[in-house]
Amino acid sequence: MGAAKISATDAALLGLLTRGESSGYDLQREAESSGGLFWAPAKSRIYAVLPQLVARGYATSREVIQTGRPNKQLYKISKAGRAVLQEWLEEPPVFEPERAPLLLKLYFGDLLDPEILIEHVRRARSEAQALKRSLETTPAEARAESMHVDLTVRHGLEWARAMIRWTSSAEQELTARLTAQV
Amino acid sequence: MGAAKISATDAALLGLLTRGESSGYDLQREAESSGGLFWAPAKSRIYAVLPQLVARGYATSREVIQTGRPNKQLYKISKAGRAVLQEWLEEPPVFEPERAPLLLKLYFGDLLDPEILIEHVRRARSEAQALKRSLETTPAEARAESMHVDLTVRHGLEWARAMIRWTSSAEQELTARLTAQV
DNA sequence: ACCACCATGTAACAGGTTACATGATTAA
DNA sequence: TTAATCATGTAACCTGTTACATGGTGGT
Repeated sequence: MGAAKISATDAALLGLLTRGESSGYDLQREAESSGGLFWAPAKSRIYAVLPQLVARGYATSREVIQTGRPNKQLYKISKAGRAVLQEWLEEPPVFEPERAPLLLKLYFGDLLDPEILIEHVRRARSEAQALKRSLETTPAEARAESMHVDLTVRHGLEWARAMIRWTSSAEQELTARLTAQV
Repeated sequence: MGAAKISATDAALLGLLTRGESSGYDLQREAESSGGLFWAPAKSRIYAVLPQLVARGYATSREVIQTGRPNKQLYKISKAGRAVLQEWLEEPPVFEPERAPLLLKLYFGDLLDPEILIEHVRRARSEAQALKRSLETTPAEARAESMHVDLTVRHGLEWARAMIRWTSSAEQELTARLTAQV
């Protein structure tokens, strides 16, 4: 007992299901609405996983017949589902440093036209700034409501700020070298 | 022309191959030695990808017969390989915010014993600190040698610092709420 | 006697993506 | 009339992991 393993996606779905019966459609919207901040699977994946959860006994489903719109499957977490989710939550999370394509491009920067590299870095900065802005302007209510949500938002902010700092200094250095060489 | 696509792993291998003919074994060691900082595939993946690169015309291979140790395949990047790598490097990298399991566990924090959650956060901080230390103490020569390597190292540092800041404040808040409720 | 290094690979599995297919209802 | 919302799924593909298999050489 206790050896049952679930994936992060399984856990995310089960986690959302603790808040009530939902359809795959609902779950996908919830995932997106959180800005896909820490979880964002393709919808086909959601529709693939849900029946698996049922097959493994972690959820039950019932069909709701609707008129005027497509029928839907509603999923409900089971006791076994809660138990296995609990186990997953208690497992120490794996820590690993970022592995972004930008870093790879930078690492092989000697092979690349410096101006293009600078473009890449600039773009990353502007995207980080956009993320920061969107996190800053999002619902103060939602953040006040739950400390946990607030902490995840602040993680995003901290990360965005770090990216902004780093991209700024990287851009400076790259342009400095560029103009020095001309 | 120009529509050929390669993956990040393909690009990483081709990138290393621009530095000279290497075996899969060599390439794996190089990947590991960079601390797996921005790229770290399983060795089975490397051995799977290399023949694919040859099949697609991006590299050539020759067998080196050795006595006293296993024979090896040496791979060499081709002109087509250089071209396709170039294209990949020039493509603007996809930007996406971190998607770490820790965030998911935090987000569903209401379902979890607060003390376990604090343990998770603490562990993340100590791992970030370890990363920071290892980046700070690693080769000053290697960093001086290449600005690009230096920039990737500094990215790691910036990221580690952000994680440390965030985990520290998260831990404080979580413990504060914990003691307040007792 | 044992372990690390050299060197390549196979097999089984897990987890994920994009594109395609369907089709009624409702708001702009 | 055009697009978004509701709602589910299949097919083809890609990327990646862990565990297993083999076997000589050289150092402690």
